[in-house]
Amino acid sequence: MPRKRTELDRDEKVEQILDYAVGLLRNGGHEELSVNRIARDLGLSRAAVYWYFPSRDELFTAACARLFADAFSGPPARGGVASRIRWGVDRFAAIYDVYAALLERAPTEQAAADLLRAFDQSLCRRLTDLLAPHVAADQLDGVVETIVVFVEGLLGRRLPAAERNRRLTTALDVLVPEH
Amino acid sequence: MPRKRTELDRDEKVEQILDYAVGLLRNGGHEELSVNRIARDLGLSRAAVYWYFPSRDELFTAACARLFADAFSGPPARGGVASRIRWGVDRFAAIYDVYAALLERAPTEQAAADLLRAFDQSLCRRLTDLLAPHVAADQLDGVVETIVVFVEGLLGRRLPAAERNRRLTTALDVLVPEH
DNA sequence: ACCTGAACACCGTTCAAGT
DNA sequence: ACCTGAACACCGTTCAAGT
Repeated sequence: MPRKRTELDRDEKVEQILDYAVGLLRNGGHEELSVNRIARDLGLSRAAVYWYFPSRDELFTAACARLFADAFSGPPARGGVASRIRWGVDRFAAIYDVYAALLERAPTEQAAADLLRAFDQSLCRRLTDLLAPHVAADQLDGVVETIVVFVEGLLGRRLPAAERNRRLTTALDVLVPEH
Repeated sequence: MPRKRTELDRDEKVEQILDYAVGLLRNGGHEELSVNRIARDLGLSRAAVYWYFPSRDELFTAACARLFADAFSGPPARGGVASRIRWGVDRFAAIYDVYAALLERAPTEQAAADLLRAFDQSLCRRLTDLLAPHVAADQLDGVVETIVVFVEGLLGRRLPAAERNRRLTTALDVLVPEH
């Protein structure tokens, strides 16, 4: 089947570009993800990349989806509520710079907005399950929403992990008094 | 006094460049602040700008200082605690994109970090004065810190003003119960 | 269908040379 | 002291031309 064969080749090439893009994202963030750089390192002409991705922004968004999916994989932390939340925050911190770059693009790029929405919902769901036994039912949604937004603000500061955890603890003491 | 005259001329030129840079920042944010653009529009060669500012980043930080100082000028809002906080958040929202760009540079640029620190302290001081009558003294610092960080997270979402205010209200209900 | 080479319109920064 | 012109090393994107 020659048609199938071609599609497979194409998928492999897309895969190769995407994988390399994720690597660049992990190292140097959004700035380092350059079409020229990918083409050079992969032995293509710059224009060839545009055969597989219509723009740098769409390639960036696709690479973000991969990165985010990987970020929260692995076994979640054990222990109390606070230490489980800290685990999630640490994972989030590792990808925050890329997340912030995506936030910046979301107003003008639908795919970016969709990915962020899905990511946010996934965070809220996990946190809701975690906090349900410790927060009054009529306050649960508000507390979850507030914590997630607070954590994003906290990560924006790019503080050292110790100071970040101090502030997180302070906030959790106020928001979830009996945990 | 020829020496004085020269310094004045220099200050005027610095002023002119800075003013124009702030204008670019107000319109298109960090992306639009380009050395080439400034040189072209002001009738200079690109290299001439570097006689007054050592790099694009330092020019950006200097322009940010101007922008932030202007942002919270004017009479503060009247009314209850919630509506005064909303006023501040709306002002903050107007400069948030620039603020986020500065946050990104703070880890590698001292001047940016200093400006952000001063800005943050000013916000915390104002909010502390506002909340002192409504929050227990031993919780005041924690609540103020949490609200400021929450607001930064909220602005990062770049939501429409109505949705932003909804979420702010939800958070304030949790954080400042009897306001 | 897939890819190249060249072009276009941009960047920030440096530096020898001019006044 | 102040400024220019040219150069360097980058960007993202488009497109006619090749296979």
